[in-house]
Amino acid sequence: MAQQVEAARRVPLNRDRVLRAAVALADDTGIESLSMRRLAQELGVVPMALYKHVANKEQLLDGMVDVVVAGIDPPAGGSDWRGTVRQRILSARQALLRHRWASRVIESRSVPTPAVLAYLDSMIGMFRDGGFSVDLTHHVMHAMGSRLMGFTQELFDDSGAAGQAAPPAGLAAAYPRIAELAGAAAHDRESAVGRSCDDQFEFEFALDLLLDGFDRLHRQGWTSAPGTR
Amino acid sequence: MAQQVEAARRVPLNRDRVLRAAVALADDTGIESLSMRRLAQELGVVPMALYKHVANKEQLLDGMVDVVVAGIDPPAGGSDWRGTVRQRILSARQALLRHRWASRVIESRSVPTPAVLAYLDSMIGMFRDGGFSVDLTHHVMHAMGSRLMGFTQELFDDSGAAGQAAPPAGLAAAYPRIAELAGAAAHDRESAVGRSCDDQFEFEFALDLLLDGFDRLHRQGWTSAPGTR
DNA sequence: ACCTGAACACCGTTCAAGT
DNA sequence: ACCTGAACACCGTTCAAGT
Repeated sequence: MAQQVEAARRVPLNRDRVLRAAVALADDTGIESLSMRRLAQELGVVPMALYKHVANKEQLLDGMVDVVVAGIDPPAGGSDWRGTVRQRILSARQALLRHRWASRVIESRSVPTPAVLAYLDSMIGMFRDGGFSVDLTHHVMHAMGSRLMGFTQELFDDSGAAGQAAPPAGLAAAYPRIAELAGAAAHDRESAVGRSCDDQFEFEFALDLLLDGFDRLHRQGWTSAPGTR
Repeated sequence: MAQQVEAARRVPLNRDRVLRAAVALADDTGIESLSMRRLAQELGVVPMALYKHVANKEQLLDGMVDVVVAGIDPPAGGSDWRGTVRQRILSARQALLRHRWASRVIESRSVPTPAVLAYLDSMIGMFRDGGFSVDLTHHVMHAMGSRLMGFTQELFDDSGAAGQAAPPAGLAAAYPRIAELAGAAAHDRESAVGRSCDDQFEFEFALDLLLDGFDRLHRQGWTSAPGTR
């Protein structure tokens, strides 16, 4: 480790090394403790040296987003739109899971980065190549980016110690419906240690539900019928 | 305004006034410029005075989330699950739109606040009362909280000056599919000034697609079939 | 010309000294 | 007992002084 730092000090700094170090630091210690000063220290460099390679912290975050998005697998040139889209989305999910801070940072950016635009562009292409109209593709893209509730995500992921499934008694009394769900979810899981929901399953459940909907609308020749809006 | 501050100074501080002022400040100046010190100043109070009412900034943010969630309309005791859910989700969307920082703050919280839990609990209740199994309800809740792509949201919302629709020429060349979509979206809009997408329409499009899917699964008596996973 | 230490204008929070 | 100023350990970034 100290050896690594030594080696790092010899290599001249460049934008790429700065970004990779920032991503690694955010992965290890959380995005909220990523500071220009700590990052510089990690690189064995004076804080001001970073400003040679990124204009400011905002641009550093933009660059970090691009590093993450670059980690998404390229589109597999499959035949059917559905399989291609599905595989790409699942790959993007993997990339975002590797960097838990990423989705929040992406959301905080005011303008999308080039890598994000390229990703969206290629995703649009998959639907268009599958015969989707511009109109339907447009709404489909919005649907995939929207979240109907601002929460839920990791609700039952009690990431505490060796997880026994039972929720605290107080909680069960105050929120009986949640307790019922959490209890059931914990029950029908064989290896109910640690986390009680299979997040991958939940994600694919939502994904397939939407893809089903897209497919149906596409086959019906759906239009948003501009006149009526 | 100065008058308001004067009046505020007379009234003794309490948790509720602190939270409301914090929400207003975040609404006005953005969440990233909300600091304990600025908030104290806004309230005509020394920074340390705030710590009588919130343990720290994290707890302040929790409290702010609860204020926002409290602004969601109570469930309308309608007959059908679909209408009730739909209306509640749309009301929640309105609450989150009134406070643009809210969804990001909610996402950053490590444990959900009581108000969020109560909201989720009541939402679960709507599906259960509509005859949904615990199993299906569980997955439905996850589906409503998930986002398939980490972005898209306000992509084409060029919040620049009096919006002419044409995207920058460079962008069109680099991301032709995006340009195509953006152009089409701008075209079929009568009042194409300012924003080119009707966000409310997009949201309801995604919402109805998912509700359709839920309805279908429910009617089919869908189960997650634990044995096969 | 490049690099960098000190400085500026901020943070959240602790703590001891004042009333 | 309550309140609060000063202080501590941080920030991001500017800028002038050093090489």
